[in-house]
Amino acid sequence: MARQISPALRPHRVTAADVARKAGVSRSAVSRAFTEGAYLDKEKRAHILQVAAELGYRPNALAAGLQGRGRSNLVAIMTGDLVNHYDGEILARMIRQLTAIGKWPVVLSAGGEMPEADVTGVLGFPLDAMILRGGSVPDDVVAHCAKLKIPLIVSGRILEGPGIDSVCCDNARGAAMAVQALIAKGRRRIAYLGGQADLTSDRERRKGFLDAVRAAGLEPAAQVEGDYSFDGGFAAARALLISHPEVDGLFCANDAMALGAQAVATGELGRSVPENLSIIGFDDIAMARWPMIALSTIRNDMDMTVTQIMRLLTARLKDPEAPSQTIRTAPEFIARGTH
Amino acid sequence: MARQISPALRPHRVTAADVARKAGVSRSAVSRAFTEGAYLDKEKRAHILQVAAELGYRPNALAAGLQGRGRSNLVAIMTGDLVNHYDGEILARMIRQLTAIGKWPVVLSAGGEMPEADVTGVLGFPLDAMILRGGSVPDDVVAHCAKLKIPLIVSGRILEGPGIDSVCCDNARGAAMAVQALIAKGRRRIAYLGGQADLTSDRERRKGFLDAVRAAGLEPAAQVEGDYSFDGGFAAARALLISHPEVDGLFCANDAMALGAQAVATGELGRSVPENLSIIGFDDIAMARWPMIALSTIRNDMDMTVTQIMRLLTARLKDPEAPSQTIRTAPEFIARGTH
DNA sequence: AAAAACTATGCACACGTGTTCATATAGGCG
DNA sequence: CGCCTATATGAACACGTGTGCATAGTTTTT
Repeated sequence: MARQISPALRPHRVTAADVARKAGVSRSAVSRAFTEGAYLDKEKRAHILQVAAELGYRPNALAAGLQGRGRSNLVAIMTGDLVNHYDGEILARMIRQLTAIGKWPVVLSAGGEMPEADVTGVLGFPLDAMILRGGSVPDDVVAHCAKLKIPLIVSGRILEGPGIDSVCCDNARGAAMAVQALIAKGRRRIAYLGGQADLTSDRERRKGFLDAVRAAGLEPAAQVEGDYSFDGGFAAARALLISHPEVDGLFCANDAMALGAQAVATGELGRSVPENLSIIGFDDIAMARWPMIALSTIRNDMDMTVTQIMRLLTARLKDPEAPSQTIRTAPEFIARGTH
Repeated sequence: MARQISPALRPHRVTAADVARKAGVSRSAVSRAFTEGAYLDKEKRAHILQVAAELGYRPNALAAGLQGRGRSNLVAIMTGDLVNHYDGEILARMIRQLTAIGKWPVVLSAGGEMPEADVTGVLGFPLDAMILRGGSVPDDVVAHCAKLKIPLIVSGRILEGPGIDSVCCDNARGAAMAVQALIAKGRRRIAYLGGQADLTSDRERRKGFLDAVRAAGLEPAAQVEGDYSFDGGFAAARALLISHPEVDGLFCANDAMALGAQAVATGELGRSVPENLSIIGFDDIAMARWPMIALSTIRNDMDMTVTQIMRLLTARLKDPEAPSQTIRTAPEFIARGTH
């Protein structure tokens, strides 16, 4: 009559006590059997592990994360829209690297219509860290992380603050590389097709573009704001090339927009690339090297970026009080067929 | 002298007891303040919530999930390679839907070289459910879920068993639609470019292809096995079109391979699409409708699929003992420019 | 007015683990 | 033998929460 509360509904996940009972040992011994380097008789450990396997037992990660050194092994990743291929490809790499070191990624998408209250709810978990990938970072998330002392790794922009580390491409230099490549091809009427103007990445790439153009003794032929998507690039490039038909070189702030620009230019507008118009993108997504696409672009190295993110993450976990670090990764010009 | 164990290292996340102390109430009251519909004086609740906000308190989800009705609000998603755009786009939708109902997605990638031990480790968490998206499903994961009574939602293939629900496109019918569209265009030498032959999706699409071809009184001109990737489709189509140059219609088991096939056919092999060769894909990824691509394909409706996954998930959580369900979603032929 | 129903609140327990503490046993060395 | 150290092991505690239970106060019904 002790525990009558619906024993059927509660599946009763196998617990360490169950294993201890069946193996004829104390519960402590079971816990030690799963703890590397704990004092425990060799044969006893083997026996316990075998019984555990039979029963299908594994330590409850919730209970384990609740106490001890406060390590839940959960890492939240807030990423942009995955239809943006760059974010998707980099996310895949992060997931792989995180699971490899025993961390479990809780993935949230910041893009689209997502009420802020929902997304901060993940902070109910005592996260080991949070990774902000991509442009728009909700301010309240940053504030909450600071208050809860949750380490923050930011990629795609630079963020200042204690316990915050950043890794970001040298956007200005990448943009300058693109401008120089266009000029080397004889282009003189060069335009900029940007992303959302409130994003750091767009601001830096725009500034790098302008500085490089003027350093060459030219003036930018035009500037337009897009939204980093194929459709947005399509529409913005259409408007730009109609109002400024003299443009002969187009630097796009990411590859998706570059592809949209190429589509509308070679299609509806009857331009030919690269004879008539040079296009250079940014990021070097997997698609850019497909033969039918062959997009000239600035590589924003994904492997390098993820490697640096992981390096910053492990360092931060080892010493939460260490000073903040900011890493700038080097861009690289990839010459293909559109410039 | 009571708790001298490095108070600096332990950040001491704000706890309900802290809030209770500062607000001058019992700890139970704090817990009730965050519990909808619990008996608690209205003003008292408001006061507690304000103090909690000042201190930056939020209930620890680990402790909450540990007891009570065993709901951790964690849902694991095992997905294929995200470079496969279909998986990426559907993942984005699932993340959005899950967070909307208060579930947190732990995302794992089954593709690539991932030691199995690592990936089953997520079962250490008492997951509310696990979603298997895409083809290859590690057998041991299924076995562990069954033993731990973790509900399983499978998409992209059908899986039988108690507590397992499936949602999958009617692959055979989709393949038949493609064949009929090719025949309607006058194609008679039709070939199949498949995915990995051990995947259910490939087997069903292949069978649907063969049945439809033979129902039309024809014989398949060729069959090749690819790997559902652009590069794989590129290589396989190259070999196929060289050894069988008479092929005039090509049905590809997914869009990525169709694009690879189109690239090699119109490029290196000098074929023209669709004049000389018709190509039809499967899935209808976002890229397929880009003007420069305009891929004719069989739509494997993503919104419908995710809607059904969520429906099955919520139903299963409501009644874990309910009989298994299997949903077949309807394919749809999308006529564009490659057939 | 009595009974019944509802609201409010604190105490204590349970969730399942890792780990400290105390104690016991075995082994090496003078 | 006596001492010290290394190994082995169980009891007890702490992690932070939700909730059942008991009690007390308040309103509604009979």
